[in-house]
Amino acid sequence: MQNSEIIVRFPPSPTGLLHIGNVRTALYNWLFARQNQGKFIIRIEDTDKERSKKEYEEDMLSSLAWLGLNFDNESNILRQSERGEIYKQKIQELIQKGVAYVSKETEGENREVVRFRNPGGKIKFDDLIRGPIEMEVGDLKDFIIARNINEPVYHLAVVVDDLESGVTHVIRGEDHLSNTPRQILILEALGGSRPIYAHLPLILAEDKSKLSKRKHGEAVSLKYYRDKGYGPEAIINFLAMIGWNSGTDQDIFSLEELLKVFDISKVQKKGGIFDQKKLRWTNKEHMKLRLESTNQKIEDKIKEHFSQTNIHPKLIDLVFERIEVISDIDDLVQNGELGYFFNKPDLDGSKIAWKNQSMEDLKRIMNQELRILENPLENVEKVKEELVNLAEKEGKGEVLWPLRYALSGKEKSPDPFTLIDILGIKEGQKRIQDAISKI
RNA sequence: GGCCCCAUCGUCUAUCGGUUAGGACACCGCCUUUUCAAGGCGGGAAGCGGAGUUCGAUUCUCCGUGGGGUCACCA
Repeated sequence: MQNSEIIVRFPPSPTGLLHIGNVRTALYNWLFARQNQGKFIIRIEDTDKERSKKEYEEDMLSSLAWLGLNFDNESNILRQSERGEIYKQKIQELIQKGVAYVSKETEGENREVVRFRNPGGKIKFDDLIRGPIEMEVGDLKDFIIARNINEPVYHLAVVVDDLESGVTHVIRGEDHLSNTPRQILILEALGGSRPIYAHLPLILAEDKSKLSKRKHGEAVSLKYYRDKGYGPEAIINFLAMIGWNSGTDQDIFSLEELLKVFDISKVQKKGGIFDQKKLRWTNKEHMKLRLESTNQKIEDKIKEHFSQTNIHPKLIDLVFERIEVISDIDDLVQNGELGYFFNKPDLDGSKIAWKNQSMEDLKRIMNQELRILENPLENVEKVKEELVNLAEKEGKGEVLWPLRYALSGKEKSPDPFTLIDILGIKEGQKRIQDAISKI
């Protein structure tokens, strides 16, 4: 065995926010590199001057950091826009060798592009995931490798960079499969030897087509999920499981665990649909694993909506139970499912009574409840005990529904004891009195 | 349309020729419960079709069908 270091790369193009599919590509590359004590390098493919933007590059870099996918060329991030001289040299080299030529374009503007002389025939290569692949190269014609002598096109730049970085494994999306033959052609013309290719199945939208911003909107960028409060561990876990599995029944993995069990040869060939529900579930599972930080996030989120200095821990527990993603709290607030903890609810007098409960009965019971709350001990446990006693005597629905409604003003809410606990006995009294006045 | 890739529950998947085809998400039901949520228990749900190979095919081969990707001076 030769002692050659494994080098993989992640080459995003900063023409948009980091795509969720590219996150998985980065993850698989990262896992593969780390498993083999190899290098994971990043390269910014910004040869398209019009569409490339610095802010997107920053999004790429900060996203990788957020995900915990560290790369090894921190101090030496390749930007294709800064490598014009090298490409120019290589273009000239190819022209000198006679494998490429300057071509005067007759259509449109009178410009000179550089074309690669197509040798025809077939290109064969072994894909780590797909096995042997054979493609006819002739119908590519003499494809363009540079817009002009100074401006390379994607294929040329990729090959030159991969060669220079000593990339040993090209792990990328299946959409690049058909690019491979021409890249091999350029590569070999430049005297380089082929890396090992691994083409990952695509991540699909629900309509089974490639996830694209144009077609599927904002929900294709990592930022969208990050902004909603999904955790990096959950996103990584979920993405890892599209197109790969450990062969066991385990569904929840940390990055460290993935590092142990990931196996690129077990990656599927079939594209996988991005199932948001499964992502939500995965996120909740990871929230459970990191209770402390989750609780902190819940608290912060509640404070965004309600300017409170103290949030009762039981309220945090209760919210935790009801959400799978932090942004679900926004929906809870939107639906008025939290507001009554901070503001007196508007009671509808007709909704206080339980089923066929008579008004007299209701009034009598609520007055008893009020008396219990007025218990001089003001001990929540004691209050609960007496309310339970009352409920057993008078009927659970008859006692607990009006109480709960009085406290929350909602037909659906947590149980009244939890409510009293969070609201406090004093506030409970006020709300019961309020309810009685509306009967 | 050319070239290429792919094909097990709705979704992600296990199965390395012999299984009651397993798990998870989702869904449905029941229990618990004043309601909601959570939780517990349970249920329905799959090998695209046709030829082969074989004692035996979900599994191997071929054809068909279906889906997808790609055909830029974008990456």
